[in-house]
Amino acid sequence: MQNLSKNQQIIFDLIDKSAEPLKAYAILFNVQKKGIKAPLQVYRALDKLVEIGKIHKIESRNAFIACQNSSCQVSKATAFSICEICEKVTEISSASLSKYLTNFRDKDGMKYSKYNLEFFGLCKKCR
Amino acid sequence: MQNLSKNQQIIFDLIDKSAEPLKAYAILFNVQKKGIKAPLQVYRALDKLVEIGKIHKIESRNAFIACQNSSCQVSKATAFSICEICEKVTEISSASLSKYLTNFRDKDGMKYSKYNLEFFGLCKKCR
DNA sequence: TAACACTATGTAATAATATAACATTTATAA
DNA sequence: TTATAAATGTTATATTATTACATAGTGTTA
Repeated sequence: MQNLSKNQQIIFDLIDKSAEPLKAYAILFNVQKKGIKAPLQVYRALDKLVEIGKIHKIESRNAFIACQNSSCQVSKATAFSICEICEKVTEISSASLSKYLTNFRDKDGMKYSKYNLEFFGLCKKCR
Repeated sequence: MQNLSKNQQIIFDLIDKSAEPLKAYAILFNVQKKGIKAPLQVYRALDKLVEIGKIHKIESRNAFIACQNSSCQVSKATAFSICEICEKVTEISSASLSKYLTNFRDKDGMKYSKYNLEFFGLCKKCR
């Protein structure tokens, strides 16, 4: 676990306290008052935060959420549930699921070093 | 199973005969000689083709491939393997995997209507 | 300390991906 | 056939992400 740089910390804090996934330009808008002016500054911090596992990208939404599991681990195995109405996203933390997927091999016996799974449905409130 | 419209057919044929996933603007470039001139024409056809399950979107790559399984089904349960070097993408067709994921319920007992899974690793050639 | 490598930052420009809005045409079905 | 839905055409614009280049900070080690 390493310390975050100034921009990384500003952007992580914003994402971490957000109730929903944040998009890059929404982040940019929010941190402009803190001196982060350009998209690239945001994307660079996001890249690093994803790399070290502090945040995850929700690929189907182009948005970022803070890791809700063991917050300092590299993200090699991620699973999320996404409500198609309210867009609430929750990180799924299921030992059996991650075990199943981590050990999954395809027909050729290929084993994977990483996966990302996104489930879609309706959350409790929206059902 | 319904017939495809003109634009849908042109774009599906292109994707179907492609060895790798195609991006929207690569598709646009390729079909301009057939009279499809604007991005929106491409995106509309792509949306429809995804909706009816003829193609899938690889979310982490913003690219589209033809369905390699039962080609006329709605895509509610998709899984892909992606080589991080050559970017080869293969649709995974595993009954046990799809059964496991289709029946997966989270801690709240929530069941999902759809999922998308992307595995990352190195393909045979690149290993 | 100086020299080096590495990481992070700042800035401008631009590329790549995707949608809004509006008008028209074609296909389908009652 | 007339109404309805689906698809098309076109322009403009919004959103997401990267290239290129210059500078500054951080940590190591000789």
